[in-house]
Amino acid sequence: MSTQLSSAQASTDGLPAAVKAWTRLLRAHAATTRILNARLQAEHGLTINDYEALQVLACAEGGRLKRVELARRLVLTPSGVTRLLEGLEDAGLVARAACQADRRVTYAQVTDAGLAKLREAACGHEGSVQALFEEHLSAKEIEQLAEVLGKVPGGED
Amino acid sequence: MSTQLSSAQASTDGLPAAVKAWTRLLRAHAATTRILNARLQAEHGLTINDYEALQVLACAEGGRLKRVELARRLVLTPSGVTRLLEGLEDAGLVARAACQADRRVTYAQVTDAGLAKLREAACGHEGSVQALFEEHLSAKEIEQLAEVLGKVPGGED
DNA sequence: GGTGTATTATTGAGTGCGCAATCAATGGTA
DNA sequence: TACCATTGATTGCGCACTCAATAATACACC
Repeated sequence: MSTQLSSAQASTDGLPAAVKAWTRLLRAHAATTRILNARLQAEHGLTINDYEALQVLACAEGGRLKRVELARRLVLTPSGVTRLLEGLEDAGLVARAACQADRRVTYAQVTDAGLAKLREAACGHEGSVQALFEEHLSAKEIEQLAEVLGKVPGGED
Repeated sequence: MSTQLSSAQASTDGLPAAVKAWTRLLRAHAATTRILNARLQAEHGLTINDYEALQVLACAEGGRLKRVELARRLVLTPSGVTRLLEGLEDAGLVARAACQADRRVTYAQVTDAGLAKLREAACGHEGSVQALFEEHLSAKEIEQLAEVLGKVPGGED
């Protein structure tokens, strides 16, 4: 095999644009989460998903959400949410709240400590995000990225 | 919503564009990987990273790469690559090859079976990817997405 | 030619999450 | 009222990955 160009050579070029977009999405996600997670973890002891959960809850009516709904918004499975909230509950950042109307559901409720933690972390974290993106992209490109990604599965909310 | 707007309300609106792009990248990645991984797993018994590793190796000179280089391209840690290749080696899709010039390195070498597996999976998988993206985005948007993501960390290769 | 530093790869321990199974509660149907 | 399908949440199990530590080799330097 000289250089593989014959048979199974999946030459990076001939690929459909969608496939190129897809692999770049994969790589970009891996690279950016690694960077941002490390910073967030080091500075505030939160994972990205911890932060995202607090953020989503803080934005919700009354600072609380059914666990199923939180799963949908974070694009996690219900069991993933249970595990994620375990940590946040142990840390006192989120609390359980019952629902009288439907006793199957338990709300996830941000606590005051959770809101405080979020406020504490938000500025630095958003700054990191902004710096990371603006280091590589123009303002227009960032807008484009946000808009296009909003149309893809997971972005509709 | 007359609620929560006071203190820690992180209103989705006022957020910098970069932050919106970032959260959408997170959600889009979660949603698309879940969908595509399930399909790839069911139809060919490969994870996304299995597939990506085979693909990257198949494109490389001689169908092989230093493990460190593979890690860089897949945006994994070296230990992640060791574990990933364990599975592929057990399945006979990748083999180890020594390097005379530097006895620290062991190449990861796609086998014929690996190339066959890749060929077998490629069409269906790329079709899935294409269908998924084209279902939500125009050709132009897909191009934009690929181009912009190429400038972000992890996409430079 | 021996010493110190950098690089490659692996291993042990631990984490985060998905899948499938399970339990509890709800609501419709007869 | 009894039944059953549906929905919300959790649990056991397993996988894929990271981090930190380790071993082996390479190379520069005097």
